[in-house]
Amino acid sequence: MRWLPDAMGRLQAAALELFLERGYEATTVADIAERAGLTKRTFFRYFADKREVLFIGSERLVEAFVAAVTQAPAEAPPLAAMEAGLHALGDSFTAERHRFAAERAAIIASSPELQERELIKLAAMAAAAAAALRARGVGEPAATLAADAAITVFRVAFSRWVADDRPEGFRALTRESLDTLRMLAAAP
Amino acid sequence: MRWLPDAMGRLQAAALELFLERGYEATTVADIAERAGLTKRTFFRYFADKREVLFIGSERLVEAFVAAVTQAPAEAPPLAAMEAGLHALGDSFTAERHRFAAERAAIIASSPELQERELIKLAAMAAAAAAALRARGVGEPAATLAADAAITVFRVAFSRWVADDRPEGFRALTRESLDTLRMLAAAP
DNA sequence: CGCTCGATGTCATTTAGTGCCATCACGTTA
DNA sequence: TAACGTGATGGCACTAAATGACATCGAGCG
Repeated sequence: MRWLPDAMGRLQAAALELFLERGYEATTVADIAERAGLTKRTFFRYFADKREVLFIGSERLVEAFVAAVTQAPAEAPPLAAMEAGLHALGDSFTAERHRFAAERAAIIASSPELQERELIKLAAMAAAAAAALRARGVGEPAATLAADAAITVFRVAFSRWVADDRPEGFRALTRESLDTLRMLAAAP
Repeated sequence: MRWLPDAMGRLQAAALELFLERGYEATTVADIAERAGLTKRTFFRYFADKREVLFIGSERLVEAFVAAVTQAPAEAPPLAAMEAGLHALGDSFTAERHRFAAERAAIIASSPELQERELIKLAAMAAAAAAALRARGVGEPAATLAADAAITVFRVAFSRWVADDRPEGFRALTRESLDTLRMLAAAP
C-alpha cells in the first residue's frame, strides 16, 4: 500500500472506522497506520498527535469565519458581525456532511481527551474572531466577549444540529440561539 | 522524606517550583517526585496525570459557584443568578492569592497542553452552572447559553485581575465585563 | 509483641511521540 | 539507458507518560 495516493485521507478514514468500532482509547496509532497500510512513523508525519487526526482542517473554518467577519458592513455592531461569521460557518454544515459530523461528534463526546482538543480549537477560533473584531475597531474587552459569546452560540447550534435526526438548517439554529442570548442579556 | 506529612502538598509545591524554573515540558514527573522526596508512582496516586497537579481543587470552585446560583433569589433572571455565582468565585481571588494565581496562570499560558486542561475545567464549571439554572426552571438552550456566557465573563475578569500589577477587586472586574456583554447584546 | 492497614516503593509493561538514517519510487538529466 | 536527485516512507532506538501487580514500610492497636 506504500505509494498509494492520499495517505492522509486513508489514515483519517482508518482512524474514524477504528474509533467507531473499538472506541478511541482502545485504538492505538499503530492500529490506524496498519489499517491504512502505513506505519506509525508516517502517521505522525501527517498528524501532530493521535487526536489531531479528527481535527485537521479546522483552520479552514477559522478562515471562513474571519473572512465573513471582516467583510461584514462597517456599521454592523460586533454581534452582528459575529452572526455573519457564524452563517459562513454554517455553509460547511450541509445535509450531506451530517452523518460524518454526527459520527465524529459521538467519538469526541466519548473521550475527555478529545473534548479538550475540541475546546482549544474553538478557543483558537474565538481568538481569531476577536482579532477580526479588533481590526474593525472594537475595543477590549468587548471584542473578546463578543467573540466568545459567538462561539458559545455556535456550540449550542452545532450540538442541536448534530442531535437532530432531521437536520434543519444550521442558519435557523444559530439565529435562534443568538436571539435567546440577546433575550438573556436584556433581562433585568 | 517518606512518611513526612502532606505528600500531596509537597508534590504541588515541587511541581510549581520546577515549572517556573525549567518550564512545564522540560520537567518530568520523576523530577517533581524526586524534589518532593517521593517516587513517580506516588505522584500518579495523587494526580490523575501530570497536568492535574496544577488543577486539583477546582471542584471546590464549582461547588461555590453552584451554591451561590442556587441560593440566588427565585425571581432573579438567569444572568443575575450567574452574577451571584461569579461573585462567590471572586471570594477565592484575594490579594494574598494574587501572586500564586499569576504564577500559575503564566505556567498555563506557556503550554497548550495546560490550556486544554484549563478549558475543560471551565467547561465543567459551565455545565454545572447550566444544571443549576435548569434546577431554577430555566429551559434550554437558555441555561447553557447563560452559563457559558457567565464563564466567558469570568475568563475575561480573571485575566484582567491576573495581569494587573495593582489588583483591583475581582467583583468590579466581573461587573464591568458583564455590563459590557449586556451592551453588546443590546446593540442592534 | 505481633497484627493489620494505609501509604509508599519497585518493577514491568504499554503507548504516545520524536530523532536519525536507510530505503524506495519517480522524474530529470546527461 | 544509466546515473542522479528528491520527496515520501520505513525501521529503529529512545524518552516519558501512565498503569497494573506486588512488595515493603511505619504507625496504631489489641
